Amino acid sequence: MVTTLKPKLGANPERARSHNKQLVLRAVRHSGTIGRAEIARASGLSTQAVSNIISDLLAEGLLIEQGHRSAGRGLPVQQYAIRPGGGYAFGVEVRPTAMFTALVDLVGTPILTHRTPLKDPTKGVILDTVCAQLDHALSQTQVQRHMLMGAGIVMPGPFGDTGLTGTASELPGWNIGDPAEIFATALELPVFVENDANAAAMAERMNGVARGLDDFAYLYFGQGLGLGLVQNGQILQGAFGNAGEIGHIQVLVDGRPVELESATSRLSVQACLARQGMDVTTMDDLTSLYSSANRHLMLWLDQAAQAFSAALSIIENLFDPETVILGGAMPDVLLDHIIARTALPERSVSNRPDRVHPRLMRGTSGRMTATLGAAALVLHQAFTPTIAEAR
Amino acid sequence: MVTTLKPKLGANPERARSHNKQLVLRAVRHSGTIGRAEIARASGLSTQAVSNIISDLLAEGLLIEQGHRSAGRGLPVQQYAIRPGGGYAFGVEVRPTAMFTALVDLVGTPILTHRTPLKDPTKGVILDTVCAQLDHALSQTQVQRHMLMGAGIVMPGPFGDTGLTGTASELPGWNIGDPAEIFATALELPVFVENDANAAAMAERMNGVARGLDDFAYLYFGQGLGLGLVQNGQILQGAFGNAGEIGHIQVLVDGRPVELESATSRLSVQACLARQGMDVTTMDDLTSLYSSANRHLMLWLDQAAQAFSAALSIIENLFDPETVILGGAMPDVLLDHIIARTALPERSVSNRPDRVHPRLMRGTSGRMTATLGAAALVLHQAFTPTIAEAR
DNA sequence: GCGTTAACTCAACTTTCTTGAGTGTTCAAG
DNA sequence: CTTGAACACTCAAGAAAGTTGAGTTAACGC
Repeated sequence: MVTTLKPKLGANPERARSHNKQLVLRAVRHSGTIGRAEIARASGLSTQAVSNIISDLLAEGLLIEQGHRSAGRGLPVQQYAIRPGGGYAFGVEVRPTAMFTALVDLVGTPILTHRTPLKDPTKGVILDTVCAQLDHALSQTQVQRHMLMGAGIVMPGPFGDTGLTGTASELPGWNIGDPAEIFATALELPVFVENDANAAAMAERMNGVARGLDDFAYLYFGQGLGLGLVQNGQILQGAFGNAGEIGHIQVLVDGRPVELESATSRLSVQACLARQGMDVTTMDDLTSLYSSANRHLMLWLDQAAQAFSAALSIIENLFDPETVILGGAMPDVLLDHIIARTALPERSVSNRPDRVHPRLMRGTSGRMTATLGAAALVLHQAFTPTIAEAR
Repeated sequence: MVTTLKPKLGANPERARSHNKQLVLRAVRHSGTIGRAEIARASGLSTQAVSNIISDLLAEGLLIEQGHRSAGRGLPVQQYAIRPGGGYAFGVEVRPTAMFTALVDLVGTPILTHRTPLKDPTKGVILDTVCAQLDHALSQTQVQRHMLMGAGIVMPGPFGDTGLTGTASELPGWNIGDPAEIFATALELPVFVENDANAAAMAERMNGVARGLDDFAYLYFGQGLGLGLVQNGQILQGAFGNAGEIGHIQVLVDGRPVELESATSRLSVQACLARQGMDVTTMDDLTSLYSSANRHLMLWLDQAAQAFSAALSIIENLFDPETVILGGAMPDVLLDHIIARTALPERSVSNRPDRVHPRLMRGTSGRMTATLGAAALVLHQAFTPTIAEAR
C-alpha cells in the first residue's frame, strides 16, 4: 500500500547523496562483494564519488571491507559487502487470530521470529500487541531501537470498502484512515503495509528464488489465494492498493466455471477433504495424506492444476513476467506436484524458446513466509534509490 | 518496449538539473498555467531553484509567460505555460499494409497526419518509408529537425518469438535485434516502441479522458483486442514488452468458453456479419448498421458485452485501476452501447462506493488513436523526470 | 492609508560531484 | 629481470546546482 513518507521529487545535493548511497548499497547487495570502480561503472558516477559515499557507509556501519581481490592487471580491488548488523527490519503479519512477528537484519537473516495469539482482532488490541511485540523483540535481541529502519505489516486485503468486502479473513475497523499511518504513529517507525502475496513476493526477490528478478508474479497460498506482482522491481499496488486480487476471477475446471480460489486455496482443499470426512488442519496432515497418495487429495490436486493452468494463462499474457512463483502455506511436495501437473498454456507470450527461467517455480513455503516478506518490504526500501518513485 | 537511452542512475548536479527541469515542465503541464511558488511547493525545491530553472526553460523556448494572476494577498503570480512550439514529436504506426504518421507539438496538438500505403511490410521498406515520411512531415510543416524530441513507433505485438507468434497482424523480420535501436539508428532520434494499446493509453493520459490518471487500463480495439496498462504513471511493459496480451485469454459467453478476442474484436464483428452475408469494412458501415438496429449486430454486441464483463472482472481485480477505458477502431456509438450494456462485476475490488471515475469510460476512437499515442510516448518521456526509472 | 501577506530576486554560502594529476600494484612483453 | 601498460584508488582544485536569508514589490483588508 502506501508509505508514510511523502516523496520529495526535486533533486538537491542532499537528496542526490541519499539517492546515490542507496544506489551503492543496492549494487553491493546485488553482487555480494564488489569494488568501487565497478560500482562507479554501474551507476554512472565517478570513482571518486563512489569512494566518498563508501567511506560514509563504512562510518555508518552499513558496509564492511571484504579484503582484496586481484583480478587481472592493476591494483587489487578492495571489496565491500553489506554489514548484516548495519540495520534491522521488523516484520509483522496480522491474522484474525494471531500475530506473527520477525526481526531480520540488513541482509535478511531472521534474528528472531514469534507467534502471539490475538484475543480479538480489534484495532486497539492489534496496535497494543504490535508495540509489545516490538519491545519484546528488541529486548530479546539487544538490538538498539535506533537501528530499526522500519516495520513492514502484512494485513489481509482488500483494503477499503470494495465489492469483495465481507470475506472471513478480513479485519474490522481498518477501513477508515490509512493503516500505514496508524501503525507508523504507534510504532514511531516508517511503516509499509501490504497484503500477504505482495510481501511474500518481495521476500522472494530479496532472498529467495526471485533474487535479481525485476518482473515476476507470485501466487501465494494464504487463507485464500493471492497474487503478488513485481514489475520493474517494484510492487504493483494498483490505484487503491488492491491489485492482485486473483482469487475471485472465474476459471474453468472440468468445463465448469468456478472462482479460482474455490479450486485452489488452502481452505478449498480443507473443505474438499472435510466433505470426505477428513479433518485436515496442519501442513503435516496434508503432507502425510500426499505421501499415502490419498485419492481425494489427488483429485483435488488435479482440479487445482486445471485451475492454475487457466490462471497462468491470464497472468502470463497480462503481465509478461519472467516467471511465476508458487508458494505460501502449502507443503513443498504439494507445490511441486502442482507445478509438475499444471499444463503450461501454449498460447501465451511466456511460451518463448529463449526463456532462462522456468515458467512455474516453487517459492518459499511455510508459516513465516509472509512475515519475513513484511520485513523484506523495509529492506527493499533501504536498497531503493529515493529520488525516483514518480508519484 | 525499451528506450534507446541507458539510464544513468547516479545523481550528479547535471542530471539533477535535468531531472528538476522535467519536474517543472510536468507541473506546468499538469495545471495548464502555474506560478513559481506553487511549483516549488509541489516539487520540494526552493523557489529560487524553480526560478532559475524557469528562466532556463524560457530561454530554451519550452515555456511562455502567461500574464499575472492575483490570488488573494501578496504579489500577483507570474504564470507560465507550456509553449506549444517548444518541441515536436513524431508518431508512427506501422501496420502490415500501411504506415500512419503524425507530427505533434509539445502540448500534443497534431500539426500533420498522414497515411502511406506499404508496398510490402519488410524491414527495409518500413525503414525507408519512415525516414521518407519524417522528411516529408518536416518539409510540410517547416519544423526544424533539431526541434524533434524523438519518435514513437507503434508496431503490432507481441514482440519476439512467443506462443502467440503466427498472428496475421504480425510483421516479419523484427524478431532479431531491438526494434527501438534499429529505428533510432535510421531516424537519428530517440525512439520508443510500444504496441497499439499502450500507445493509445498514453495518448489518453496525455490529452484524453485519462488526463492526470496514474493507474488505469485501456481496452483497445485494433486488429484484435489489446490491453494498455498504466501503473503509477508508467506503461506496464512486462519483462519482454508483451504485457497486456489480453486477446487470447478465455472468457465465458453464453456459458461457453471463447477467446476474448474472438468475441470482441473488430475482426470478430466483421466475421460475424460476414456469416450473415454482410460485407462491413468501414467504421461508417458499422455506424449505419447500428443506427438501423441491425439484429445481427445487436446480437454480436450482446455477446461482446458478456465477454467484456468477464474481462473487466479480471482487469479490475488484477490491476485495481482507477478506471477502464474503451477505445480504438470502433465507432463511438458502439463503444457507448457496449459500455452501457457491460455488466459491472459485483465481486470486484473496483466496486467501491467512493469511486470518483466510472468503472468503464469511452476513450478516443478513430484511425489515428494509436498513431497519436505513438507521439504521446515521446511527450510522456519529455515530462518524466530522468533520474527515476529504476531499472 | 497602512500593516500584513505572499511572490519573487539578489548575493553569499553549502553540498556534492567531477576532473586531472599522481600513487601503488599487478601482469605481460622484450 | 626490466619496463611499460593496465587498473584501482587518492588528493586537491574546480564546477554545478541547490539553499538560505535579506530585501523588493504588489495586492488585500482593516
